[in-house]
Amino acid sequence: MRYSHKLSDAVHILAYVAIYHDDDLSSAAIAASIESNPALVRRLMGALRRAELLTTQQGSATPQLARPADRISLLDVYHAVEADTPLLHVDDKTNPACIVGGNIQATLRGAYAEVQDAAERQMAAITLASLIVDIRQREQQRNHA
Amino acid sequence: MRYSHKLSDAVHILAYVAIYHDDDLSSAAIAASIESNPALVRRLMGALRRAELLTTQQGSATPQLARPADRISLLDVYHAVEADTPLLHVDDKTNPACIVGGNIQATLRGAYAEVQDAAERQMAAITLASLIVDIRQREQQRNHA
DNA sequence: AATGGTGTAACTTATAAAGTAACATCAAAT
DNA sequence: ATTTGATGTTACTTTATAAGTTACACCATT
Repeated sequence: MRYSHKLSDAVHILAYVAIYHDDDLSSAAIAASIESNPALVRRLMGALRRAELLTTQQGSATPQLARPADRISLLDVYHAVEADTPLLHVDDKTNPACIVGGNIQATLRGAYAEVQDAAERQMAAITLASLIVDIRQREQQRNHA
Repeated sequence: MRYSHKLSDAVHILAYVAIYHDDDLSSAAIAASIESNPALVRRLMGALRRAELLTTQQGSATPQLARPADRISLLDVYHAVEADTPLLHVDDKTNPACIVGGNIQATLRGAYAEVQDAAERQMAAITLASLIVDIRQREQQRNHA
């Protein structure tokens, strides 16, 4: 498969909405910033809306963050767009007639769950607000140079 | 793409070598346990050998762990087989002529590095030895029922 | 030398992500 | 009320990566 950019693009959308709240927030405008296409943006916005991170309105391009950026975590966004795709994947096609093949799936599910939990705890500690601060700081530095 | 099972299959190989050390350790035998094919097993064993986790010999099927299982971590295996594939992927095709598109790549690289570090710390805390203990315990329970 | 496995490369297939197109639906403007 | 323009969603196509397959030189043991 290709590497998924759903999380990156979803964060991009939220940051774009937060920063450009007074400008054109159409899916086409956001797609131009992502260098992607409007349908992808609308699909991701749909997932963000269902996760209650973003409010949108059909017909008019006026999406808004559903709550302040300091109360939206990277984990919230991850759950919104990658809920059913864990970071590590168990091979579920092993031979049950073998000590290893018959048990390693459950063993790895446990181990991977610990890794996933650690990653998600870190994601929970990163807010959209902090990401936006970082984006703005980098923009300052770009304009300085 | 398809979901990568490299890490799972590499752990499978190491556990198989550790548990079945007196039996047939040919790539074909291990492939049968993974329900995969010998070439995949040999490719993964090559990566494990290059990472100095496994010793193999051409011509004879006698691979061995390069060091005790309690000194091989899940992180070691991850680095061996997925070194160049981080858990989260930045979209590197965003529009630089935009505050968000021009800076979000660097911002997300930083955030994702923190997530990766948290995940890797947890992987480092999980040893092959503990996974093998878990596999054996589950086998006991299977035989009990 | 013969046998049988490894190590590795080239090619094919499968599958998930992203791109594309189409269109009903809704909101705003006139 | 009708027109306009964007959304929400689906279906289909394209692309990229993992896994499967094949082939064969190489090595070790017999």
